[in-house]
Amino acid sequence: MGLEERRKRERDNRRNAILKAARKLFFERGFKPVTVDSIAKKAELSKGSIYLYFNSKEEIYTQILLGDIDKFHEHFSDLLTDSPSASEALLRFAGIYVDLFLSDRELFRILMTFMLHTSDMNLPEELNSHIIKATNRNISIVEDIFRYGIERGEFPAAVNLRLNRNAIWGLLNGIISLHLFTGGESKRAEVIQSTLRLGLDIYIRGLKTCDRPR
Amino acid sequence: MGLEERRKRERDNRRNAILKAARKLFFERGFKPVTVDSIAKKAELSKGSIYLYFNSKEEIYTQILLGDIDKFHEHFSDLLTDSPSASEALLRFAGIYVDLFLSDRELFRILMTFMLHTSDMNLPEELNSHIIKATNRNISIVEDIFRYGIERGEFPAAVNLRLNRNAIWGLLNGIISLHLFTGGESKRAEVIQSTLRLGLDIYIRGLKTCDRPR
DNA sequence: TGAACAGCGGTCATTATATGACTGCTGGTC
DNA sequence: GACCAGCAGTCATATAATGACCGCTGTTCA
Repeated sequence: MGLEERRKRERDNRRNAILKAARKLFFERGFKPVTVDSIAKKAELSKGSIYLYFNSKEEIYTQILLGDIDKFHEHFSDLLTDSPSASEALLRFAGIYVDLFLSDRELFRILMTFMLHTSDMNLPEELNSHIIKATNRNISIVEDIFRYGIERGEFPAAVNLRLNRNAIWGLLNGIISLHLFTGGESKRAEVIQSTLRLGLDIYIRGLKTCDRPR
Repeated sequence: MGLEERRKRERDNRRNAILKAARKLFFERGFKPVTVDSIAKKAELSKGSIYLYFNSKEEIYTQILLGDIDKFHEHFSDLLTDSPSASEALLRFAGIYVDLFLSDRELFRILMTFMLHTSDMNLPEELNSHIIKATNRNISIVEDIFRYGIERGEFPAAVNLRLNRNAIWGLLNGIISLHLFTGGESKRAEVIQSTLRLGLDIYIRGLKTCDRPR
């Protein structure tokens, strides 16, 4: 404890207050409708002060995203060691993935939107690559599952890790997007889950019967 | 919650941090040996900032005192209604008074010192009168006890409230001072308590036999 | 179709707050 | 009584916060 520490602490606190306020607003209303003034008001600061801590509205948004992506990753840390097979791991992964997004409603929309608009919101390169890296870390969980499957002879050795990883990732997000967009609220969770289960079952069955690279 | 509120909150917090730090130091070392720099360091502020919140070292000291005096008063709120007689109330008052000071060692010394040196430490008039008033509120508890005694016929109607109040207050502080100054630590509490009990018993007996104003 | 305007992100001159080197006083030492 | 150490309190400088303002963009309406 000392003078310098106190000042750092207070800077951090203020920064966090901004993130917390912004998070709430972004999750309530999305990106565009949230004004910097409204963030400032909720954080009990002036707009000018916001810009002492962040360079742009996009950067705030992105920082929030980064935190969420990291938190996201934690949910899957024990997945491989806990699952009896790669197929099972994949199904579990999908289950958790969907639950996560259904419990934190806006998160999915936000992450997807970011994927779709990264290049628009010209962020500092540093930050941009950080996000990409964090996202890749999550995507690569799927790759790990496939690798695990190959190692234990569950999937053919010829399976292309990257391609299949991307396919599954796309499958997941595509199905979720579709059902968030269409279908009613009431049975959404079950519908998505069962759709995914079906899709994955088939995909896995297909994979197992591969004999040449794909 | 809003911007103005937040700023007030933060100002209050900082002010309290100073008081808290100063209190600890004053109670550890007394008044003189505590430098403003040491308060600043403990409060994780610069010396200059201290003077943004207080006008002098004395004022800090005094503010702490004010808080303590107020807290002090709370201990006696139910005294009269809980006691079967004025004599008993007086004895209880003395008992609590002594216990309080023995449990919070430096407080007594500090309060006494203040009484002795108020005029030296030229405080803002406002503050000074506030302290006097707070102190009087405590002293007047004794007066209340006497008044109660007269009302229920326990003491003669002719008893002079103010004079006797001051006498008792002096008796209390004098005896405590004496024993803090001389006598050993070990049996101090009992010695003080029994001395006071004796003194008060005699005083009360004397009072009851009065028949002309005194 | 283009003039007027509203609403926003971002800027910056002004204001508020914090800092610590400095000053002058005081009490102690030799 | 000359020196000095140590302190309360000051103030020029540095840091942080503020909100009026600017320019751009998308919308309304004659």
